[in-house]
Amino acid sequence: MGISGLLPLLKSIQKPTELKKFKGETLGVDGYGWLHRGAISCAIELAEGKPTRKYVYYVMNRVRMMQHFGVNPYIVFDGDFLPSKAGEEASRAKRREESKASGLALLKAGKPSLAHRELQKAIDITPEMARAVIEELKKVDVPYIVAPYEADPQLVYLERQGIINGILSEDSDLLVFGAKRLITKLDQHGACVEINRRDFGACREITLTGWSDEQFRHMAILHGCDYLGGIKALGLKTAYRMLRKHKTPEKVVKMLQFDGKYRIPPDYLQLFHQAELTFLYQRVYCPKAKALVFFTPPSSDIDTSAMPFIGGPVEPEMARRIADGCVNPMTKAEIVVAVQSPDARKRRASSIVGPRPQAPRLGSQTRPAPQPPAKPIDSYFNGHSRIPLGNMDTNCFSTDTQRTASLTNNGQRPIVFPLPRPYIEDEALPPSQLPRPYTNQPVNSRSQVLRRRTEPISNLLLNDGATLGSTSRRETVNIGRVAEGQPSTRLTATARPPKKTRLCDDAEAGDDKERSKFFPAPKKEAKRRNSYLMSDDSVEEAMKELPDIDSWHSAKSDKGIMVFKESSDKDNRAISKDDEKDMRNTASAPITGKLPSATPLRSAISRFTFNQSQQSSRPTPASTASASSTDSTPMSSMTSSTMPSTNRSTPATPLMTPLQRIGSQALNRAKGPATPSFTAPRQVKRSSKGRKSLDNLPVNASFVPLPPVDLEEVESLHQTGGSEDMIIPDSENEEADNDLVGQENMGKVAGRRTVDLSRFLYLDIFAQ
DNA sequence: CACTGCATCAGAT
DNA sequence: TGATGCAGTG
Repeated sequence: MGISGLLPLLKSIQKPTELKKFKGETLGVDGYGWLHRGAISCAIELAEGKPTRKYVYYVMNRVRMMQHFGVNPYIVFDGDFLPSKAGEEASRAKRREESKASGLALLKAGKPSLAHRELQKAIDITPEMARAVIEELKKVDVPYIVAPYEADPQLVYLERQGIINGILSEDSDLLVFGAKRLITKLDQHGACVEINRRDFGACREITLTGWSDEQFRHMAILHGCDYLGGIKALGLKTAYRMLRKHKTPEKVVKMLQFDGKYRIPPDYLQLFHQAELTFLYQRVYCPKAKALVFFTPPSSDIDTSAMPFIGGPVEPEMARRIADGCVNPMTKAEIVVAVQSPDARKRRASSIVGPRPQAPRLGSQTRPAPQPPAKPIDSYFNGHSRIPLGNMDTNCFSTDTQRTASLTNNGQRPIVFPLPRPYIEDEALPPSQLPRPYTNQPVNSRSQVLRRRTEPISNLLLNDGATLGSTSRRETVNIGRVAEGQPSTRLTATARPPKKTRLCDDAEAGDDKERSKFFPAPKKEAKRRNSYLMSDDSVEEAMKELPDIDSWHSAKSDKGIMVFKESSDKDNRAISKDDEKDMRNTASAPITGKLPSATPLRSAISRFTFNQSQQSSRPTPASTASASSTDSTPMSSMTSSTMPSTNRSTPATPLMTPLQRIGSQALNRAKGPATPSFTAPRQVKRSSKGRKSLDNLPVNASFVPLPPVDLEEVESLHQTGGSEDMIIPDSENEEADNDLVGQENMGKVAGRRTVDLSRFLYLDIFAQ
């Protein structure tokens, strides 16, 4: 399922958020995921063939939850198996049978716990089960589609068509299909994680700057995906590196075969192409055309008829009936709803909405009809300690008491941990205006940080970005939340940070009538507002309104910005060719190959650091940048260390695109000393405009002048295909081109409007 | 040294 | 399921 290891690889661009952030939007939902989860709760009943509808209630509960937050669900169910997957599906079915047998045996043996565990693996989501859910969806007028084949491309198709605004799924395949906005890890409280395709350039685990969807797809296939097994000992990073180096899958495969280190089937390349074609051209249902269409419109030179593996065509009439859920997408047979009057069944095709004489009966030939409860579905929520979402405490979703309390230190601390998104910045507040220290973690507690070289984002969050220097090679200047004069506070705090971060407290959401008990102090409300990211705040909107460089500066000058400067020895560190090989240093390329000249890091850094004296004066990165820039990485850090540093001005580097800059930052940081020294944050005036949940946060100077990153830029970058980290001799030219493109964009973009940057706290995600 | 892959464990569902 | 630890490998 999905691309194992892909999400961890994209950890740095996963943005913790809350469902209510998508209020008013329509999110496509992978129905299988929910069905499967619901089925787990009744795995035993399903295995025994007993009537059950628990899984329906589970799905409907999630639907209600989305609606509770004002989000419109659009459920998409899987259809028929793709020929590409037929083999695997057969083996899966076999495993399910085995699990079922052993599970039932355990059950008889009087080991229900073990049996349930085993039977979970035997769960098979059938069209009839989906149909049962569909019947409920119709009642509440929730749109849905049964995909002709896979739900993943169907969801992405809907997203491309603008029918949905994002995709809620746990399947990382969505990203390979090209999903623009993936929301995952939704929990029962509405917390979730957002992954935006446009953020890929900010990924620090690997440098995806300039990578096209095609390259990303190649990487996924090479690593191993649903349509093609992986190569032993070839993981995502290796696939990435190989593609980086050799560009095309053909060359990569050739090199792999030449290498001899990997076992490559003789027909691997052909299978690779088939897998890619499956990703591209399998069929989906177009609700507008009411017919099947290719997921990607094939160009004239594409002969889809020669691709049996993408699944065969389906007549529009049949496709529509499949999409409606009337017909089994596999057998093409009418799905019989048990105990349903023929009258009712006919109506369902034509009228999706409307009262039903009685609850539709579940079941079909394949599965015994479950005993349908005569009571309304709500009754199930009321029962066993379940409460209808609509009746639940308004705070229940937004604020997990324990989690939030610990996370926020009982409301004493802001909870937003946005990832670096250079293009969304706006303003920041001076540290002095911070209501309270951002983190509870002792500044110097590095024990846990040192444990692992690769710092999980969660740890970063826990440490509130205080992970600088967690590794010997790491030298990070983090944007710190530590305000001047407040270091002690930070040190003394003891609360242990939660694993998941929350966007904000509900009290501010506006839709809550009551203030969360965890954020009781009305008095502090105003202050808190400044330091919180409102769930209502739309990052996307902010992104759309990317500030141009000029506006940035002006805004910045007015507002307080606290920047940590790193006084490091990393300056002395020359960038070496070795970096190319270092995967962790994702952005060495720009420095070595792209930039006209590599200046010492220190000088480069200095330009990115705000000088205290310059607080009020606006730094003009754009203007200064053009002339010099080699970029390297300016970094401000969130480190907890509050050592005052020399203040420097922070001009931005204009020559690099934001994405490139990020990459280079990562590089620098990786080279940092184990114990970097930091300069003290400085504060600037704070502006009054906009919401500044994070105004108080120091801003990473390097992010300041960034132009908006958008598809346009991505596209332009794609053309060159340059990568920053592994420099390949023959690719340098291309990369240079990229830089130029980036500059152009920056210039063009400048002049728009300012965005409230303060709402986003930047983590030192590059620490690794 | 970095990557892969496996085993284990804790937390969440 | 994700995080973590460990071992094998080149």
